Amino acid sequence: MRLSRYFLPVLKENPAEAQIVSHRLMLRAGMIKQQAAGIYSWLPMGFKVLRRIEQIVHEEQIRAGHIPLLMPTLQPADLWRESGRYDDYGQEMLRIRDRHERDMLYGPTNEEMITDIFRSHVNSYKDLPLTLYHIQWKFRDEVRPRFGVMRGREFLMKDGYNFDLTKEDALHAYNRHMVSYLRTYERMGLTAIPMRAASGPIGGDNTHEFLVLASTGESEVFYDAKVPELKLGTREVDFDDRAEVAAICEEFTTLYARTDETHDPAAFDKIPEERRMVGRGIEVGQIFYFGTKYSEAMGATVVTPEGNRVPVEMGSHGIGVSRLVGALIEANHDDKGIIWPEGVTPFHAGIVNLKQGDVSTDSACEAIYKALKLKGLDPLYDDRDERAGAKFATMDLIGLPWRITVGPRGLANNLVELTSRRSGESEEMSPEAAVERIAAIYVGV
RNA sequence: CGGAGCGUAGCGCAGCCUGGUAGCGCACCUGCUUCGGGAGCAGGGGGUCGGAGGUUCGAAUCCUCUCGCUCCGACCA
Repeated sequence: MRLSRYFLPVLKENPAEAQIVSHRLMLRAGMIKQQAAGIYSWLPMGFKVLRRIEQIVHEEQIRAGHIPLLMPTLQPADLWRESGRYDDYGQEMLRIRDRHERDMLYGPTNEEMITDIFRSHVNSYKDLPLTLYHIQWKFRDEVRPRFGVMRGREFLMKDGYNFDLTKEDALHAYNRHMVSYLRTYERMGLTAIPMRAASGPIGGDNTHEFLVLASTGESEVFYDAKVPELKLGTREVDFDDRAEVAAICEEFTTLYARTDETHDPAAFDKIPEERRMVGRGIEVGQIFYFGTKYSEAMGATVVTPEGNRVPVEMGSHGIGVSRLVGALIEANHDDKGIIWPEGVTPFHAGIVNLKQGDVSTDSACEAIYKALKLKGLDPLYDDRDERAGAKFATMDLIGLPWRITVGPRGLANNLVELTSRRSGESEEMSPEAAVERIAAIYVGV
């Protein structure tokens, strides 16, 4: 993309309403525009990041054997009356009446609807196990939306639902989700720690939250210093292998890691003192096993091999997709702006033309731009007629991980500069070498 | 929902207390100069001061109501 033709309304000054760094930087980098309390438009660059995150979530869900579909944002109230949650959910549920005076609601989650889909089409144990998920906008009418997209009222969430014959099968689904989530967050460059959680209105006793460590997090967290060092890495996982999947879960949940809701000081004190960490975290996902809570209430049953009809065992699992954009920035920024991890960056590299209009720098930039595109990469070429300082400031603000700086001085010796946004370190090399280097960085990302 | 605060140009703000023709910086447009870390000079455009009502000769300013937003607390992906 050529910046002169893009829509990137960056702000030089800090918007007054933004208190935390991710919100401030998202507004300054032209990623979002607030439309009402807790409701945002996603401007082109914000939208790109959102889509990248969404894509990673999809890929990892599909890798784990889960099946995507799409349910609507608006739901009929009757489904929720069946489960009993129409009355339980309270003011957080946005209720709407249509022209025929039918009660509707903007879905805060989809347990009822997915259960309805399931019961309409599945009758036999032979169709199990089944895990369906979607990535869809949700609305929860928070009393006090804040922190930008991290706690909006409208938010994009991946929510998945597993249907199994036995509790044992359902717990395998639970474990599968835990492992797939670990990989999902790692691919985004995040360290998200699974922590035993309290269950809340979704119900169920088996539940973990995934927390990204950040000083601005809403939850207080207590953990063993060894926990953030755990990495799934690139190991191949057979998601059908129960023992293997369970072993990974054990690896990641044995060491102490709890939120304030489930904190157990006695257990915490057993950790060697130098490893006892107290901090704050941002919740970016949660998994639940809740058994037959919804299937019983809504008649989602299957016939067993023995010919009995039993309610299916279920669980649900969520990843806050739009929240992750904020969480990523909270975890990756400095005083100049955002620092995107390669896995989610809106553009793979930025090209800064220091002397727009100069024949040699213009054509060198064009050549680099085209070469990167030929490599299948998505560069952002700052071809505006701006001074160097302004271009650098914009690049630093929007946080592309790699920058190629092209100026007449270096070009005289066939050199451009490749700069890492994270380390700030620069290296001079030929334009061709810079392209090759960037292409190599993104192999496998 | 309890407490606090803010709405004046696209953004950041002053003006309000003590009523008298709406201002500054950034951004935007034009020209000249500049050109490796948010340039300089000159000129220019843009605001029914969130909305409604009231007091007054006169309201951004005082009063009443209302809408919106933010922050702190109790609740949540």
